[in-house]
Amino acid sequence: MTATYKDKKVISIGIASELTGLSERQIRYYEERKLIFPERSKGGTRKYSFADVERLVDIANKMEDGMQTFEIRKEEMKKTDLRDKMLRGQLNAAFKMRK
Amino acid sequence: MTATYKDKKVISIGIASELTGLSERQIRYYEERKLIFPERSKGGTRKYSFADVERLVDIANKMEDGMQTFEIRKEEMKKTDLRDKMLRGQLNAAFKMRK
DNA sequence: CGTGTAAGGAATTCTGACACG
DNA sequence: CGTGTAAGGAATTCTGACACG
Repeated sequence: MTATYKDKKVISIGIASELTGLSERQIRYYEERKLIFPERSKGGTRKYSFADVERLVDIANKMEDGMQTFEIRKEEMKKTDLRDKMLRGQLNAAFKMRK
Repeated sequence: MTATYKDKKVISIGIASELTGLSERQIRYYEERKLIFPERSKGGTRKYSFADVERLVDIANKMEDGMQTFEIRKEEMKKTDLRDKMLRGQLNAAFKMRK
């Protein structure tokens, strides 16, 4: 829950490339396809977190399995969607109890 | 014990500067005075870990307290020295038991 | 679709030095 | 001693485009 080192966006694309084994081109492309969301410095350079790096490795594995970028994105949307529904359910239940 | 994100040298000096509030000049100077030991990329750019960043904050505090760089280094040497002695003691005890 | 690459430019970092105190 | 700064150069990163398939 507490944002630790894992979520701090401090890694440049060159380092991210080294850590993941992906080319910078690939990493930028996955961003273009909305799979990864680095922050930017004032100057415009990308900054990733360790969580992002893990996500990139995950993406790389799925790509190797022949999955396409839009499928990976859909998979992510499904998860977010599920979380939303569950949260809404929780809120709803809490509401009813209040009455 | 297990090297986690905290010890990976992945942070450039600009980011380290932002995280610590120290100037790049100060950070490089503390390295010159053997207080901090970043890694280098092939091209020669410095790379710090989160542990390094914490260490820098620690150094900054001590500097604010009026401590000088050589005092901070000595303090560090004392700790290392103590650890060495304790380790040697442990080994020695183990040796005796073996006999 | 996913990725490599050459191109030109901008942001980032490096070192050694001078300055102040 | 500790830090700021201007200087010149090198490493890093950025974008948009062409290529291949």
